[in-house]
Amino acid sequence: MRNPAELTDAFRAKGWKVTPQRQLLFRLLHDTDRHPTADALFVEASGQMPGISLRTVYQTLNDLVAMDELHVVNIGGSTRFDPNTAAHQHAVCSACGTIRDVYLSGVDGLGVAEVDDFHPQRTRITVTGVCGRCADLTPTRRPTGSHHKENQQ
Amino acid sequence: MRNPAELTDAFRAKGWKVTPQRQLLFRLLHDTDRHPTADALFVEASGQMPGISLRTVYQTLNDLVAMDELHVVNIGGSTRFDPNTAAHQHAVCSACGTIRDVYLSGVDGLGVAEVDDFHPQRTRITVTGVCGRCADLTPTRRPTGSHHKENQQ
DNA sequence: CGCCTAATCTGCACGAGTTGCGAACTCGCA
DNA sequence: TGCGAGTTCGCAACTCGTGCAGATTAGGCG
Repeated sequence: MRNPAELTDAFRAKGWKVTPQRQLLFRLLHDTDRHPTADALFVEASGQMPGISLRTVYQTLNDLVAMDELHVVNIGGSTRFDPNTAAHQHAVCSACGTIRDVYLSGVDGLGVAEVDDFHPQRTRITVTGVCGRCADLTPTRRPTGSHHKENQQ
Repeated sequence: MRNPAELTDAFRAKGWKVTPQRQLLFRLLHDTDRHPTADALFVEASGQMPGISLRTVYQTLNDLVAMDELHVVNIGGSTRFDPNTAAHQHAVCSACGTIRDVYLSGVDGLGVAEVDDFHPQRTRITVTGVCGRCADLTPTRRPTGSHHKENQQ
């Protein structure tokens, strides 16, 4: 997504107001490389602005998604929001739930345009696996059980 | 997923019982190339077995997922279940919500194994776009508004 | 063939995540 | 500075999925 100043302009250009709540969320989202849930963002925002409503967080996230400044990530559980709108893919750790942005090679080689009777717009690629940290916790065996709770990132 | 007879054996082999409810769901799932939600399956099952519980549908679906006979598909909204366990990808129509199985070329060319400090297990690829039917309904313009409700498949 | 028990089914209540609504508030143009 | 459309907030409501407990049943055994 664009930086807070640009988003401010973009909102005003649409006749939308730029409130302190929105500005805070612009900043929080712009400064992260994670993929927070609405609730995680709400907790973070509450630290800087006690009294902000979870409802407002949802509202603003939905606005940003509608403006295509934010992408949604569905990997089960709550919806996650991705401020990185550049072409990239996701590596999801099945042990700890962390999502990492990755840039795979060979994406252009996919025969997406050749799908019969379909007009592709966007291709999403998610690699599920085990991140280095979780692999270290369970040497030589696949980490079936979740060693730390399913959360984070 | 395997056929109903094979699933029956697999369930018995694990000491699990094969009830009429499960057999019905085995059949419904085996005979579809769609990606039903639990509720859609419940409606379909209710037609043939009035009184079957939605709870039972969820239960059985979860069992099948645990046995890796069924894969879950998260595209927002309710969880969808995919009986096709062969390697394939999904084409999702953003207008009508239909999911179609597709077999893209070039998947092996993705640099999945090269992701730093990560042990990949499975790669999921979803192509979002507009299916032929929806494209026909909105000639020459991209179908922003949903012309028929977001549902199906 | 009927018994017995663990497995299963069902209905309901509950919990998490998300949205609808309306009253109070406020950004920002005039 | 004043006004009004746009926002925020809090709560109720809604959806999806699961926990629970009592009733039911598959299927091994005698």
